[in-house]
Amino acid sequence: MTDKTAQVIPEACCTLDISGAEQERLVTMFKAIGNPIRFEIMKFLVTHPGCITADFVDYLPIAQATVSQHLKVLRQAGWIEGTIEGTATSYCLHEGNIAWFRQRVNEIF
Amino acid sequence: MTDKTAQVIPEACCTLDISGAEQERLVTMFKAIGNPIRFEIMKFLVTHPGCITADFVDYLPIAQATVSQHLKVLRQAGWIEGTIEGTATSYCLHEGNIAWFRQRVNEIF
DNA sequence: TATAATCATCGTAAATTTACGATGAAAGGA
DNA sequence: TCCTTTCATCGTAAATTTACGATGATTATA
Repeated sequence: MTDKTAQVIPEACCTLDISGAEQERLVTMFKAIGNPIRFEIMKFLVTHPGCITADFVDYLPIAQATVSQHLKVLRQAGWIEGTIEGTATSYCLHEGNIAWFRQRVNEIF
Repeated sequence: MTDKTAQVIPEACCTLDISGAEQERLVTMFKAIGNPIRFEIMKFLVTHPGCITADFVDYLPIAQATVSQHLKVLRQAGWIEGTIEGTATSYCLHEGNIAWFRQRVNEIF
């Protein structure tokens, strides 16, 4: 009689070198960019480096408070960096983190 | 007197070749994988190709109904494919879509 | 045919995300 | 100094996501 409780999971064909805090960081980046508005912000920033919050507000169909909230999510996920310039905040891509992200995606998939 | 309403958005430094349905598809893929459980499912599938729903249920700390729901999200986003085999459903990565995803990420960022 | 195994879907509760107006802080200009 | 611009944060309402048990469909097995 075969033991029905003995699971036979297909054996691992390889290992995957990501876990813990690094994995969390990657998932956070995926989640942050997995929103239509935030993806649009990233697109705009790629083509308009150095623009300020007000530029996004003019460009996007949502309120200033909401834009600010989305920028915060992208900042905390490590996609972008903000620099205070007078009363404005100028944004640019966080090239280091983005390079890391690209590298991880290419490694894993 | 300068016109305060004339916005001076930093000029576009380049163009970005993604929009419309293709962009939606990409954002959907980002969103799907931007969840800790679903990322874990993808990791497990990379190292255990061809495993079935029950394998994920054994591996993950969540109920079968929830696993099934997450698998559906990944399927609809195009990350994975399911094949019915008897009473089981065997899953594997959707290599074509993943290759497309990787290519787009490398192009855009 | 009856029973067991596997899985998707339904309905729903709880948690999280998204969006907004209001507010106040900080810096520049009149 | 007073006013304006710019922006982040707070509180909150609405929408969406996540998780679960229950159920039923399908296939294999005794």
